Amino acid sequence: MSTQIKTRFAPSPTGDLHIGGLRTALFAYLFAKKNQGQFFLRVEDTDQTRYKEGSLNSILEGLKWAGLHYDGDLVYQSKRTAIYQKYAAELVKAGHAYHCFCTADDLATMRQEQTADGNTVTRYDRRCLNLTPEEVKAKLDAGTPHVIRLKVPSGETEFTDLIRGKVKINNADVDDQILLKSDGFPTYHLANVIDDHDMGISHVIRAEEWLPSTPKHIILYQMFDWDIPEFAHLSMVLAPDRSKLSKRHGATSVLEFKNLGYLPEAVVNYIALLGWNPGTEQEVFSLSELEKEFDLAKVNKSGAIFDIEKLNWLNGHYIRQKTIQELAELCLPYLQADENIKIQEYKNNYIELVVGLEQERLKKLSEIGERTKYFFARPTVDPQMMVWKKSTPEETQERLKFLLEFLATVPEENWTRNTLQDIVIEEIGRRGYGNGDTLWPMRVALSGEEKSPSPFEIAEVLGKSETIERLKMIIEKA
RNA sequence: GGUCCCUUCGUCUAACGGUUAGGACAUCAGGUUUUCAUCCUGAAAACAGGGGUUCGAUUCCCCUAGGGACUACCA
Repeated sequence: MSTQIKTRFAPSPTGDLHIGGLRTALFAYLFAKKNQGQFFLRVEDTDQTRYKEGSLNSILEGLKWAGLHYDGDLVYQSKRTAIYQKYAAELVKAGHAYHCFCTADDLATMRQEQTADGNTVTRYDRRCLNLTPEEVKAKLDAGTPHVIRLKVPSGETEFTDLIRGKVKINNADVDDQILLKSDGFPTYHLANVIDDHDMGISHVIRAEEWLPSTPKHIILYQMFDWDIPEFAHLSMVLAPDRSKLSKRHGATSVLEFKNLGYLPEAVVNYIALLGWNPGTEQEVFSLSELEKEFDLAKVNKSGAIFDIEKLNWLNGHYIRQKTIQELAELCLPYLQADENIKIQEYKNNYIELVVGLEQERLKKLSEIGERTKYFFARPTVDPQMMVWKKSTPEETQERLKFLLEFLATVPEENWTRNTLQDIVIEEIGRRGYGNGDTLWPMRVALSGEEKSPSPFEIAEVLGKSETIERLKMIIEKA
């Protein structure tokens, strides 16, 4: 019998979709796709107090942006409370769980007493397990606030994690976990097991933080007499100092990366490589290639540091793969957002030419405005900067005058980067000038920048009249 | 503190007991070039430490050290 592979991503709506969360989702998604399975999305919103407005939207948008489409309908745990309560009652009836009437204060003093003698292990002492059925009934009838706790059996729990191998935990180290809170909502542990079972999840792929509580889940599966899914616990994504990746290390939210001008291809490719190794020397993978190549067995056990440099490299790579039209479209929002650029005054065709000049330089789309501003407004040019390192101000003036005169004679039909380059360099040679002492000033005069595309590329995009005009202004000013 | 997990260049990683320990990013040096970038070539850079097992350990076992997760009526 072969069962279909089903995985899920189960975030709680308590904040933006984090880069680590996206990686968890990606691996669950890839594993499903690789095995012709299904990938589901479930919202773990059982804690109303931690709900954060907008976070669900961030999660959905982030996944969509990355191209991780989920199958079926979105499952909300908050809409399934009655189901959890039913199952919890079943467990109580079967003697696998029990009512606990301890208050937060009770638990606090209990823990205090437990640690008073230097012992540092706190565990629920099962005092409510000693209540007689009559006492329990009386308290329930009186409406005493209560929770339902898992009665962890003795023995040990062993399972084989698909990434880490055999993990064995002594049940004595497992606390009698609260399954149903006094507000009637389930805790993660109960809801998670019930939902994974109901959804037919075959492989639970989740973050490392769940590894220690997996025995609780396995115990629950056993108590319900349900098939136990496979587990795979992913290591964490770390900051450069090996601490938990957080705000102070820069962008962490997926949509933040989007806004910074990272392409989804690059982010997906990069985080796939964080912990997973393809087994070949290939580094660049599209999502569909990943869907074919992904292998859980080749996921690393140790935490991986998030290295923005390699992401930048991949992002630059993917930017260079785009057609000019695609890139211009991607850059447009950044140009529109730039208050110094009145982008609506320019034609698409011009924007494409401008963007095209930066294609091989761009690491992030967000750099486009700063890099191309001189195409949208005449630059202020530092006369010092115009002087080539092996040249002089006088020579520079002379070269600029030459360029002005010479370029004015170039017919419009020859005004292309290649032709301009050919004829200008030829003329430079004929006159015994140097390329550097002529072309450097030309480039700086047109761009105002120390670094930029070549003067011929700039001249072509600017057009003949604007090029001539800029040169003229520079010369007159000197 | 307890339980569990982890440990190869700065970073991500390869190596199914025998390799000059490989690749990529970053770094550095060259080449191309008017600058930057792209591209090409090259260099430097790692088996956490200690015990075993073995003819032989990066690889298997144990210990130590270091890092991490968990230890909530949060997920």
